[in-house]
Order: sequence, then structure tokens, then C-alpha cells
Amino acid sequence: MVSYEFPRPIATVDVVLFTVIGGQVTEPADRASPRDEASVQVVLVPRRAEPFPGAPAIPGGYLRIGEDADLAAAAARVLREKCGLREVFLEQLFTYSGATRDPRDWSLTTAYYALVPHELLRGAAADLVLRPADRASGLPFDHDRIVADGLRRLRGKATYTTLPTNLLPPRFTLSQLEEVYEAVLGRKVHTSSFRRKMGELEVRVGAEATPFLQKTEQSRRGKFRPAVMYRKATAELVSFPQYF
Amino acid sequence: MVSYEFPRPIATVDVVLFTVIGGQVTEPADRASPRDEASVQVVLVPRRAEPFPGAPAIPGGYLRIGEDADLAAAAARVLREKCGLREVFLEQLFTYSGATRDPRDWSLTTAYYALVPHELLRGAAADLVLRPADRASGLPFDHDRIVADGLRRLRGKATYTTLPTNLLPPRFTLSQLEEVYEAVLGRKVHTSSFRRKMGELEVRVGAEATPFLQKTEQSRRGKFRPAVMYRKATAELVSFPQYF
DNA sequence: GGAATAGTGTCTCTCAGACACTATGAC
DNA sequence: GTCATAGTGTCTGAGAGACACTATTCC
Repeated sequence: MVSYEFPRPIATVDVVLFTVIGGQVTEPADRASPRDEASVQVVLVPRRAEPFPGAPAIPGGYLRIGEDADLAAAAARVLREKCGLREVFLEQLFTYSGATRDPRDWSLTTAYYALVPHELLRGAAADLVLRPADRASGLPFDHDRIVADGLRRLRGKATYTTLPTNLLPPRFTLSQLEEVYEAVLGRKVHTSSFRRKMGELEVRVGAEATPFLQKTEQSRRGKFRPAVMYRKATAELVSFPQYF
Repeated sequence: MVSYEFPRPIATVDVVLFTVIGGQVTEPADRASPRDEASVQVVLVPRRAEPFPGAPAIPGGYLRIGEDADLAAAAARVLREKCGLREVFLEQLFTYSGATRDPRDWSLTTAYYALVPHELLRGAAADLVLRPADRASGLPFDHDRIVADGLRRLRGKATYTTLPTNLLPPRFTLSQLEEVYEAVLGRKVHTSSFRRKMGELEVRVGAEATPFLQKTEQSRRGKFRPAVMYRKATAELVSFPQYF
């Protein structure tokens, strides 16, 4: 039997890009203000094309089968072209589809979510818009739902993995890490328990186990007691033995 | 700016269908043999079309944009047409893509995984092939990887949700439920702890909480002590407060 | 010294793991 | 009674939650 070809749908990719601002995460070390809370933001880009030109939307675009090796490569290209970002954490979220979600034709979009430390955004594209991730609504297409799903995934994985470390630069303090977790989870964590669990977390490198968090010689200096800066032992996601 | 149309990829859906056989799950109540372990099986269908005609593969097919409302509907149609199944648990797994995964063209397939009690398979299509899910290999395309990913998802969700209940008929005993969890997780669980956690599990129905497992008047009779049969309070997935 | 943040020590209480125990029905 | 499965009671040990405490820096 010869394979019969069916009409093909529109195929696109969309990226929910998250970052964290506020608190100790982005403030200069010498800031004087009392601690304000860090918050998760979603990065939007004004649409250039029809439909909805000008409306802030999550970055996305057509799959280019002559150019993209696979969907992940297409998502990375979108981040590069629309946000000026390279080498950020990127993971597939969900594929949304349907006869009516795009006014033009039956369409299918594979959504990815990405995490970026805020400092990397500052040198990137100029037309980026930040919105609090839990209050993003009124976006075109089904982007409201995609953002909500991405945030849910981020929250879920934050409870048992080191995923939120990807929202910080390579060197960070434990206070910053705690703030990022609190921003993502939407609640305070117990400082002592948090440090205990983080400090006990190990990662296998071949046969031997090494601590996931490695002390560096650097410290972050501000108006008060300096904080030790840590780096990750691996870029991989690491799971906690138990929940938070 | 007028939207420029790019060439579209092949779009298909594939379904990893799991079931559990053996042990108390499928044996007749009066069987005399000593308990053999239950095991997770993946359901395969011999391919009818090129490429790889005749080879057992996970059921799949072209997306039909004139017929399918969305990808989930396409997956449900595939289960109906190729396996004779309706109304089984079905959830999106991952979208696989690339220029080379299908010899014909740049292709994209959204994989779903589905769970079915074995008794529903007996009245279904005749050409179905069962394979132990953890030893399925040599399948066409990238189906080996898709099955492995589906099994990993099933295992992962089994540790914190009631997902494996979908591998049992509407009425089941706690022993059967334990066997299904053991088959999925690939290890024994502690009977006492398992029953304690299952028994304590509650589900919110509006404002009030009711037990997830509801006793029925029926009991499952065999050669030995009869077992109380339970039913689920809800078809929804329920999460445990903690891990197993 | 005070203010503010960084970081630690330790108690408690919950709950999963362990396992011995009882219960029921066919024979 | 025995056999086999169904189902329970209870101890314990690990570890998250709670919170008081100490440490370091700038002023």
C-alpha cells in the first residue's frame, strides 16, 4: 500500500521565557532599600506580523523545515532571533493544536519554556516586555493558557528539582537561590531546611558523589555581611530525594 | 506585513498503549497456580503501510485536519480505528520531530500514552501484539525511544498520583491495586504502608473531602479469603501529599 | 554599640519503612 | 485443623518544619 498524503497543518513553535527580577536577585549590591520580594516574569515581544500586529505575545514563529533540524532547534532559533539569547535552558512544554486556534488554518504549535537570568536579558533585544507571570492575560491566540501551563510546569518541577537554578547567573548566593525558589513556588521556604537540603544534595559524576553546590572563593559584598557565592557542579537538572 | 507561508512538515500522532497482565490482575478467581508477578505490557499493531510493512509498531497515523478537532482527537481516533478502544485514559507525552526521523520528509509526531485494563483489550482488535514494556526494542522509526519515554512518564507519575488505577477495571481489590503499582514501579511496595496511604487519600468534591477509594458491596471470591472490591470516587488523577 | 543580612544548632512531630500479627474462607 | 491470601497494629528512624541562636560586615 502506497502511503497516502494528507493535507498538512500550520506548524509553529512558541517559547514561554521566564526570568526573575527584584529582591537580592537583580538589585545592585549597594542598594539601600529594604528587601522587596523577587517575582517571576514572563518575557513578551510585540508582534510584527498579522494577526494581532503590535500586541505583546510570547515569542514564536513558523517552523522552517529547510533550516531547523528539529523543533528544539526551531525554538532556540526563535529565542536567538526575537530575544537575542543563546544557550539558555530550554525544554518542551506541550503541543497545542486545533482547527480553530489560528484564524488562518488548522494549526499546531509546540510550546517550549525557557529560563534566563535577568542579567542576560539586559544586553539582549530592546523591545522586550516583562509581565508578572501569574498575572499575564489578554495575550493573543491561546498564549494565556500556554503561559499558565509553563508556570505550572516550572512550579511543579521546582518542588523536586534544581530547575530554578537556571534563573540565576553561574555564581549566586544561597540567599539569592532561596529568593528564586520562593518567587517560583509563591511561598516562603524555611531558610534552615532549605540550606540543609540544598547543602546535602549530591550529584553523581561517574562513580563518586559530589555536592551539587560548590563553594567559590568569591563572595558577594553589600552593605552588610558578605555572602559566599556558589556554582553548580553540573548543568544537568538534579532531583531531590524528597519533596520540599 | 503579510504572513509568509512556509512549507509544512508531515504531521502524525502515535500512541503508546500500556496494559498490565499477570498476577491477580487478569487471572481467573479460581486459578490454582502460585502467584506470578504482574507486568506492564505495551500494545503493538502490525504496520499495514510503507515503510516497514508488517512490523509491529505502536499505533499511529496521519493527522487528518478535515476530521480531527485537535491532536487529542486524532490520538483517540487512532485508538478507535487500530485497537477498537474507546474512552481510555489518554494524555500527551511529547512531540518528536526532525528532518530525518521519517525517510519521506521532515516530520513531526505528537506522541500520547494511554492506559487500558487488560479485560477491555480482549474484546478489541484481533491483531494486537503485547510486549513487556521494559523490553520493547527493535521497533520502527524512533518508537523504541517513545515507548521508553512513555514508560518513564508512567513510572514517574505513579510515584505521586493515582495514575495506575487506569490500568484496572472500575472495580478492583487492594491487592490488585498493589500489584499494578508494583508492576509499574518495578519494585515491591510495603503492603501496610500502601494500604495506609491509599486509604487516607482524599479527594475534594466541592467543599468537602471524601475518600478516593470507596468500598463496594461486592467482594472478589477465589480459593481463599474474599477481598473487598473498591471503586474510585473520581475519574480524575489525584496526587498524594507525599511520595511513596 | 546598632542594623541588617548570612548562616547554624537543635528540638519536635509527622510519616514512610519495617514487620509481626490477626482474619477469613476453601478444603 | 492447614493453606493461602486479606487485612491490621505498632514500633522506629529519617527528615522536614519550626525557631532560637550565633556570625559578619558597615555605619
